[in-house]
Amino acid sequence: MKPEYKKNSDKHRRIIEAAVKVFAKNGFFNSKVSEIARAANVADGTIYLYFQNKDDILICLFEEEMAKVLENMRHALSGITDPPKKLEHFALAHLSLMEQHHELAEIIQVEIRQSSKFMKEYTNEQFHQYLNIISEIIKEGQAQGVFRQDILPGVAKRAFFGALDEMSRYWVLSSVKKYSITMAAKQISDFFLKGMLQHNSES
Amino acid sequence: MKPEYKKNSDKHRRIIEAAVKVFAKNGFFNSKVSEIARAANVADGTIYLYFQNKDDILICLFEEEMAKVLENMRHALSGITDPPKKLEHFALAHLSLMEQHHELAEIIQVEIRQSSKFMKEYTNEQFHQYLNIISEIIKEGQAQGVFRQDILPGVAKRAFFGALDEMSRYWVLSSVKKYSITMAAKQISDFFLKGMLQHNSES
Amino acid sequence: MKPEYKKNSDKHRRIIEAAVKVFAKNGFFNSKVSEIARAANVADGTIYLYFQNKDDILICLFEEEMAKVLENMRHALSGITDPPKKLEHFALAHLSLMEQHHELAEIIQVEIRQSSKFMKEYTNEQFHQYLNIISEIIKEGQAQGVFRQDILPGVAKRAFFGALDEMSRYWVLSSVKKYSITMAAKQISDFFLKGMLQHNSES
Amino acid sequence: MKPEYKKNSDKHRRIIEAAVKVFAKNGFFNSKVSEIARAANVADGTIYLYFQNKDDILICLFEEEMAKVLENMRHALSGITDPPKKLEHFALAHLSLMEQHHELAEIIQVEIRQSSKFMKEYTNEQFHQYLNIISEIIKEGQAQGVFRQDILPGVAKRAFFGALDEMSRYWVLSSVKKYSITMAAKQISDFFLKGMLQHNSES
DNA sequence: CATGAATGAGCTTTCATTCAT
DNA sequence: AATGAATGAAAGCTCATTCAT
Repeated sequence: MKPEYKKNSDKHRRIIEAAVKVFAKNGFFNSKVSEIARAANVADGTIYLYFQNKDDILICLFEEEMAKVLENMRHALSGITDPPKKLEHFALAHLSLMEQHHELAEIIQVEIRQSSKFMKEYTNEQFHQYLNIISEIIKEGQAQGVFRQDILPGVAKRAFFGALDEMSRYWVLSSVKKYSITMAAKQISDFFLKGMLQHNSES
Repeated sequence: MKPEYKKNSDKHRRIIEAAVKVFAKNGFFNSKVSEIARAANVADGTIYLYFQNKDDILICLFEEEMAKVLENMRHALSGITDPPKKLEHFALAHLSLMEQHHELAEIIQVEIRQSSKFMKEYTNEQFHQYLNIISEIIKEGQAQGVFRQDILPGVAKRAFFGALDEMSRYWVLSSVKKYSITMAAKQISDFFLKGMLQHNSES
Repeated sequence: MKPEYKKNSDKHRRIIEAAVKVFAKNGFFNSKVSEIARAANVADGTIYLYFQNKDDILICLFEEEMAKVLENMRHALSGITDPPKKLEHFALAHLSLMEQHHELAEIIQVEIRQSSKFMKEYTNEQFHQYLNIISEIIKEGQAQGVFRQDILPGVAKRAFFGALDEMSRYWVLSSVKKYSITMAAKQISDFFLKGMLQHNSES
Repeated sequence: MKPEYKKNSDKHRRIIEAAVKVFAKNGFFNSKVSEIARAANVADGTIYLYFQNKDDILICLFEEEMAKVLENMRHALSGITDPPKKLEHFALAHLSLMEQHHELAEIIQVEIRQSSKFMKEYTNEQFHQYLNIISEIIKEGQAQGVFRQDILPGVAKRAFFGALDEMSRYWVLSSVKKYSITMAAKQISDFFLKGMLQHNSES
């Protein structure tokens, strides 16, 4: 069994951070392990003291970064009790995060969903939990009677996440921001809360 | 200049179809040209009579298949005039298509957005037009006064497509279908039309 | 009535002529058979009706062109009886020919001597005869008593040819002609006739 | 930027030496990198730690070996002051070297002048210097009044080198030595010094 | 723990040659 | 005779991974 070394080691951290940059720039398959090593200021062989192989770098990267994203989101929503407000805040927090950490965003957008290795064989627990924050909000709202009972939380969570995700992909890939983060977040949460039909907007 | 041969050649078709299967199974980077050749029942070298290189196979594949998807969608919506109905039909048609052509769906989901080659450098005209079908519906609805005027069609088209896309990714990757296509399509278009709030039409 | 022009000799010649151009431009190994075919305005497959393979094109090219060179040289020397004058004329004729047919010159310079295929296994009869024109002149001169008896014609023919050959290589490769053909020919034949020492012609 | 490693590394040397053998045997284009690797007792990939590509092997080989040849020749002529004697010694030293290092000779004969890569695009500094040893001798002789003033050193250097080169090609390619090195060297330098005319040999 | 030179399997692509038309 | 689409072997080069130091 591999010694596994200390995850909190300086080198481990540096390699992950280097990998985020390198994968975001070139994509997973076009990135060379030696390039990550150089960016992390370690020897090629050192990578293999901390990670099993190249795939493992991506998996660890994803899990560790997603854990942060998850924690970040939970913290961002912690003070809010109203489910619709929560949803609105989720949208804002998600898009803000994707904007701030655009390299990570690009990897999540592009690399993670890329290979059957990572989305089929590899069960994506962190991502699952992230999506479930949304469905929990919806269930909560249904319990409180503010959301319609016929909504399937399992469908809604994906639809809502997908809407945000596609919007941030647009930002990640186009680099020109036609719409502000706050406006986009407001629009998207509005779609899901009030819909787009005219009479819905009457107050 | 490469002779380009006849695009309607039997071989061109066979190679594209083989590539759809092979790319869907292994992903672009894990697919070998020789594997596509074998699947297409042609020699390795024959591939290069019809395509410039491996990348070119993916680009052609995407353009040709997207053209079909686009045409298919336009045809599916041709009889419908009511914008909300159109949106509902778009959802259904999109999810149905993704289900029927799950290999193509997987490639669109996973490969196309994967590489800088295909989403950054390569301007994705067909995909753009596909998204614009949605924004056109919304603009039409706004003109008719059925959709709220404050909706940004450029945001809404992405949000709506993203919602559908994430849903179909779930199907593509999980293979277990918890929800029916029709139900999911209905739910998603409902979110966007009526929102999720309980008493939307009430003030 | 059929045109009845010699089809095969026409094509054969066109292919040889095309090959001269193509080999001179790219070198033998960097030349593609299809490029020769295109230059000769025939189909790829047609080449193989007239030549066994790519090597055979070079061999035939060399033999046919060398036959012409040989004939040309014999004709150029036909009117001259004085061996020293013959040598001088050989130099001039050789360099003139190389200048006029620089593509052929380049092939002789560069390709022919290039592969063991062509200079080891392949006995180069035409080239041999060409060299022997020189040794015959020398023997003739020795018989007439104008050339020193201690000269080995077998060494002298190579030395003389090599001197001319290196000079024409310089022209073939540099394209800037610092010295005129006639001056170079005069100098080189002078070296071999009178030597370079100061008072050679004094007795 | 490639690390370039230490040129004095054992491997660099071994690869060059292996390449000399392999290129001499098969010619550059018919030699496989893997064959060189095998001959050098290194892995295929190791070649690319020391050389950029196959072409680079030939270029480095030529530069390093020519540097040695150059040094060798300068050393051989160092003790001699009389220009005619120098020329005679040049001939002897050149032919001796070509005989001793016949594999290198074969490459210089055959490969170097073969490709536009090496004689057109690639300026051949070492070779130039080698030729200029000859022209320097001639200029020296002219300054001392022992060589005729009308001799163009730029023509003479090529003529003299060409004469020697053609002679050594004969040896390299034929493997049967009809004439001894010393006799050939003496003959060739005699041609250039005293010429071939009868009265020239009178002293 | 760290290194980085060495490895070699494996890939894309080319192109001389063939053969059905 | 002529064609040129198809073939498939072959080779240069890359790069994840290892292991002696």
